[in-house]
Amino acid sequence: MITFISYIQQYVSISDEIKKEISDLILIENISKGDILLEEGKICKRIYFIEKGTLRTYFYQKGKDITYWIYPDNSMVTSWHSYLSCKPSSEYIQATEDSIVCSLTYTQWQELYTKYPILERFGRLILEEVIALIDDFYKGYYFMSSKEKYELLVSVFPDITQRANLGHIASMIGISQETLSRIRSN
Amino acid sequence: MITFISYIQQYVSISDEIKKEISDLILIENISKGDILLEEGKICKRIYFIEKGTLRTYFYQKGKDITYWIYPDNSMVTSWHSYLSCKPSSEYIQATEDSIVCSLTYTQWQELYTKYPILERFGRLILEEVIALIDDFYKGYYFMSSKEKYELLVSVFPDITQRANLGHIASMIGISQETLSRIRSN
DNA sequence: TCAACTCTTTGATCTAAGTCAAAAAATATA
DNA sequence: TATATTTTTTGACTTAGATCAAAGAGTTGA
Repeated sequence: MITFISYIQQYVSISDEIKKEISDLILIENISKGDILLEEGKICKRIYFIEKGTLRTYFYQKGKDITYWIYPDNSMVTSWHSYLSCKPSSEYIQATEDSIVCSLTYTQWQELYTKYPILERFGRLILEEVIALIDDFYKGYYFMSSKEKYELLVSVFPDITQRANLGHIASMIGISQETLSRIRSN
Repeated sequence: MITFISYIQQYVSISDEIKKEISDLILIENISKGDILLEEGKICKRIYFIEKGTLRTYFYQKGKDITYWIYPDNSMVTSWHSYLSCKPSSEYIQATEDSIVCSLTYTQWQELYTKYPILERFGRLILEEVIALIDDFYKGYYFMSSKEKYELLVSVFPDITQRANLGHIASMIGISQETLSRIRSN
């Protein structure tokens, strides 16, 4: 299990003073499978680091539960639009396994960025990584068959099948669960 | 027309020293409609700010020209995955109108970030904006009809129809140009 | 260990949107 | 102004994948 402090150190090297300050501010939560960290309509004030477990973001569209993305341990999760704009979220964040998550608020981060420019660099690097991943993943996505989309997902996220159920995976790549079931049994 | 310096100042306030340094480093190019700024297979070393005109990113998939996104003036463009990882790009960047673009290289930005933390903040803010936009735009995209996708695009990019042709717009939202033509004439 | 759920598979049918092809309109070129 | 080239529209046909429905597996908990 990687702690949030050591995760930061994979990107930038930070002083003991910074480590202490982050440790003092950080909120560590043990949550159970099914627990909701963020509800639709609420402002997402926090960005979460998953030390253990899995989270998913999802929303309701035309009455259906649609998984937006699934996040394994050792990754950061928030409702980006809500977190960055301080507007109500249109999505939920839920634990899909018993999990341990660490978080800081948007406000705390702004203060840390100003006080320690090295953390601003960490922030930039994390965002760069997210964008590079999105940019790469979705290239040509529209014109792939359902099978190609599924194979792409499995290639970037090999243990997805152990961590999420059929319905979640299907909606995450934009296909019906019946189609995904047929792809698997091909 | 907004210059790149004044664009930066919309996000952070910068000293005359920084302005001078950026002005000295910046490459300003006048390019014609159809000109290619980046080719597939080349490493994208620059990030472009469009002072005037329009650029599009595109790639070939199964022999077809697919527009990834279209960028109007006053926005920043790069092939994110290639630029950030220094790996060959899988896409092209092309001017779709006569344009004026300013750019700095990845290496120049790294030096500027280290020398002036305020620019690192600018970098972070730009990336946050990109992510918030992507996050908001694509929510529920998979389960929209072609008409809904087109209406969403027009709502965030009202003058798209004046700046790009039918085929570019259709592939940008993942539909065939015949379908888009039918939507318009509904 | 047997109900009561929940999740996954399978089959039959339907439909939105893709493909192919050709005409029409718009734009550029000479 | 006629001609070539590109872009858009329209029509006929096809198809991948959605939807609906029901059966089968797998889990959970009293």
